[in-house]
Amino acid sequence: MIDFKQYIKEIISNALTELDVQSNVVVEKSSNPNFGDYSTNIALSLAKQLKNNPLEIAKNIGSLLKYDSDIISEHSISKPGFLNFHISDNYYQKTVNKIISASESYGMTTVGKNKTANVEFVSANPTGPLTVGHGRQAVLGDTIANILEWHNYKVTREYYYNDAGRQMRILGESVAARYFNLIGKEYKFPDDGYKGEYIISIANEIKNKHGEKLETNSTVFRKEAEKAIFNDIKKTLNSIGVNHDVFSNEQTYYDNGSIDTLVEELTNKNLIYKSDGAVWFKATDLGLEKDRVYYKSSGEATYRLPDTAYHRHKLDRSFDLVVDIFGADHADAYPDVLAALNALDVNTYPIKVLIHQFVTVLKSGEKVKMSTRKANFVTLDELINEVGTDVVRYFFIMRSMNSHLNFDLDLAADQSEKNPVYYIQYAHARISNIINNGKANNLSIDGKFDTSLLINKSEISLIKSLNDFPEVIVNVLDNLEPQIIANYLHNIASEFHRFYAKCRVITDDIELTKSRLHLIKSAKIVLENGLKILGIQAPERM
RNA sequence: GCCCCGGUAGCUCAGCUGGAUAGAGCAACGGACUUCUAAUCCGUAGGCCACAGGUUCGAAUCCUGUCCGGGGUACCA
Repeated sequence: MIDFKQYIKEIISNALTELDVQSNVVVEKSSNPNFGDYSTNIALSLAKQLKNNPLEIAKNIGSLLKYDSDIISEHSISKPGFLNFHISDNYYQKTVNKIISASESYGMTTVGKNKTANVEFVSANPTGPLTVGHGRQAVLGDTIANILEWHNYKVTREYYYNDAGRQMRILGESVAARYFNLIGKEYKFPDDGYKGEYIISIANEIKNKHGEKLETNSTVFRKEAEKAIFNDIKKTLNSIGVNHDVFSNEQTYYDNGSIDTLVEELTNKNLIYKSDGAVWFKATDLGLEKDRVYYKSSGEATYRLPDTAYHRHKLDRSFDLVVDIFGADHADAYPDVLAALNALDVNTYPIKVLIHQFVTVLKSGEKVKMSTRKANFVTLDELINEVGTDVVRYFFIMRSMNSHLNFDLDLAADQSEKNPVYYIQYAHARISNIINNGKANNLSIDGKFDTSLLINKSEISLIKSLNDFPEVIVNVLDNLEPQIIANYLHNIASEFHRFYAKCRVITDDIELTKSRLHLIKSAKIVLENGLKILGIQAPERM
């Protein structure tokens, strides 16, 4: 099977050579089937250079084109000066064979062969249950990891959390307050403490486990809270198919001295100074807008410092690709991290930072302000219980991460039955059912079949879309925008459903039946492969 | 003030590196089940692609400015 774009580029280049013209040829898929399958604007872009009417130029190039008529059935010229190419149906039909023989590896590449990648995502501090907002990042990160794996990367899914800072201290104090409250002693609940019910249950567990003798300065509160909350987080993630390979925490980098080393080396580079009782990183010297605090006047570090040490270590682990997925609230920090590392001659080239915008949850038409501290958030668990994991995953992946996402809970529950994800899954289930019916009639899909019988418009159209899959997957690797896959699969499902309405698969015409069984089998493969990347089930029945 | 993301159909959003009549789902209206699952299909209606300039043969897409929403902005993460 050849690359049509490449092929067309070549035949045009050959024609241009005959005209003694040099130019970069761009070939793209035609948006409208009336203009063939592929088109090029070459005549338009040459108009100025050749001082000639684009239509004339297109005619000249067209008359010099030499191509294999088995591949390209015809070419045409249209309005402003486009050259259009029609791929022969016959050649397209071979795609069915190609897909079936590649099967579950159809669309895979070896781009990442012998390469390693690290994807850091979720990274919520264990101060409370995961929220709907974390859900977006969890699904996004996991899907991107899947995409990398599809291209043969060896992927590490990593979760990094801050366990040494203020947040965790307040968490400990919140639990302690609830604990002493339970045993009837005085302890002031912190002003900005965590108010969720789960804090009380943790305090209760501590009371059951440790009795009533704990001192106010005990580290048990913080540790038990972290443990309990992390258990829940992992459980939640697992329920939507997200499993991390590595959990890293900032404490490690205090303990092993790498934070001190980092500050020392930056000091040697004259990038550290003291002011107002705080320790500053001189980011302005490295071309950034503002200097940043590393150690607050309280002596506590801000999260930038351990983050930098952590990233240095991550790069030391020599991944070929390091993907960081952050929410928009973290967008400000990574330039400082990169700048500091670059200043120390660390190569930060493997790092790709993906920033996703927030999720606004709407409940009965009202915006729900999310704060773990104030405990007015909607948990990811609640959402999963409401609509199920497939819908959750699809919902979060179908939109571009650059778009602020409005998530209407009532609508999600209402629409769950007519959710687009079911539309795709239904296509798969329908196919499975037909194939099973075929088997029941002794019609297997192992034998020979005649692709040239697939001539209905809906058949050709479906095949063309199936043929795009590898290109889509490569495209997604380049720009790491998973919503493209979701949209593509929706389109495949749509093509299939239309075909289903137009053409009956199992009929008295044995040869046609065999051909169509193969066609739907190839559609099934593409749906399965695509859904697998998205981490969504491909059900046999619905 | 400055920085980042967005502003596309009533609602939620697609629209790949600028391309030829701007798309989907939901909501509305009208059709199609004695036939492989109607969780489907077909059709109708709905848009000054925030606004104003600019670049280009050609702009939702690129540039500039304005307005609106979200996030950040020297010691929260």
